[in-house]
Amino acid sequence: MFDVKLVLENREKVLKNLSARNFKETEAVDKIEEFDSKRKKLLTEFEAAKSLQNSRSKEMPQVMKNGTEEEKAAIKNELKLLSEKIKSFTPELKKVENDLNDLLLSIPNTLAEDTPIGKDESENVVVKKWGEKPVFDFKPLEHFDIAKKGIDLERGAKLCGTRFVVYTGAIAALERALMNYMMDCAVKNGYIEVIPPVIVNRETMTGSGQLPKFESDAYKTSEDLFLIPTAEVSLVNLHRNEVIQSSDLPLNYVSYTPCFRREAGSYGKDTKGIIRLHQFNKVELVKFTLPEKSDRELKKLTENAESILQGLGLHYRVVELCSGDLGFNSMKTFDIEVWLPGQNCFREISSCSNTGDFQARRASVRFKRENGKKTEFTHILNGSGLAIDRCIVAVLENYQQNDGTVIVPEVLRPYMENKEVITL
RNA sequence: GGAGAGGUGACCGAGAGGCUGAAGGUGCUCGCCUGCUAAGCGAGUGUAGUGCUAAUCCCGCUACCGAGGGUUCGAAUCCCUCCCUCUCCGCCA
Repeated sequence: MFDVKLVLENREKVLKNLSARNFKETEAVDKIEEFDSKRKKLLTEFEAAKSLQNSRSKEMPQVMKNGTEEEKAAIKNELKLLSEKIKSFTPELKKVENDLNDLLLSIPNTLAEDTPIGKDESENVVVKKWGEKPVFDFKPLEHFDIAKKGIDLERGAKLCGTRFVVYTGAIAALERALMNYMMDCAVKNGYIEVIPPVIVNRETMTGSGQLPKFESDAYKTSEDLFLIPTAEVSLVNLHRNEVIQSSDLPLNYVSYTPCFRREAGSYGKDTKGIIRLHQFNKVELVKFTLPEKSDRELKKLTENAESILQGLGLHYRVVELCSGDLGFNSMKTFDIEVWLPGQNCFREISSCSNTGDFQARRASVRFKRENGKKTEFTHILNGSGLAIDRCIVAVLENYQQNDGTVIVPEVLRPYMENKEVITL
């Protein structure tokens, strides 16, 4: 969320940022200015009237006790009129405040100073490559052909609909192994393990930035509760409306949860296999940091996510998103893309973002320095560590053998009864 | 889900229509005092908005006693709705 002052003081910069993000409704900036000055004007009048009411009200009991009949009637009448005046302000003031708030909630984050400018994903910047493409002496298959039985999309569709899956046997075991491996890595790297609710209320969804703008992307219950699209939502809101001691920062959390996404607007995209599901599992990392440390912590977070792939021996690259491809909440994002031989392309398996104080403002997550008087907003970062289902795709496609079996990466074997190979 | 009791500052806990941003205590901070420590004495100690301002320092004003409405000239105090906590019952993994 934006600070009104920031918008008004850095008008040109904000507009530049918005256009770099392909954010069209730039008139919002003018409206913010308009609503804010209207709000201040109303507020000043309202508070002046309120102040008068308060002081006159204090005199009221004295007058009622000792005053003449005339004085009594006068003060009563005066206060009655004042009260009515004050009440007449309220709806107008509320409306302006709400309108202003809605606008502020609908504008995407600013860009980091060094975020590359670009119009869409074609202008993202590859910043790192790790490992090598595996070489096959046969034509590598896609994951859904490797594990026809274990990845049961037909039954997933039967139970719920398209883009739902049932895992069975070795694939279900692989899923569990990956989850445990990732969680153990995160805990070793100093993240606190959390099991949060996967259904959350409206405030929570607003705090992390899903609402009000992206309501149609989320599954909603009849009680106005939402299924989380990522554990980021739950973790970011862990400290909503809290003031943290600076000595407790950074706070690093990791969570393994199912994630639910309606994927509205992606019909026809990735319809085969388990690349894009309405329900998938993900290990999510979230950090609360001091503002001056968040840049470094984003690097660490990204490295933590990368280390999972390194452990699995999977070839990947790191891409920095350009302004036009950046998510609503983020000021700087590194995507990790893993190599998929079956599809013959890199696919996003993690997205690590620094949201700066954007989410912290929405959720009011603040901290106090050792001897500081003022509270400040923390910086909040998030990253997948990693998307488990896509990791299954990567393991299957990279470790497939000509005989239809798949080699189990060494780091996963302790989690899979020390099996070296799975037969599907 | 049913019955009852509650939700007040960092914490404990008063207040039951105007004198309460909130007694008292604890904690914390800064002074004083004291062989050291403890005790004691004094002062301070929330957040947000807004006005003034070079200022995120002062100072003024406004709001905030779980949340949102209502009654009233005036609400922490009365009424309504919701949320949460505790006790008992029911149900259940």
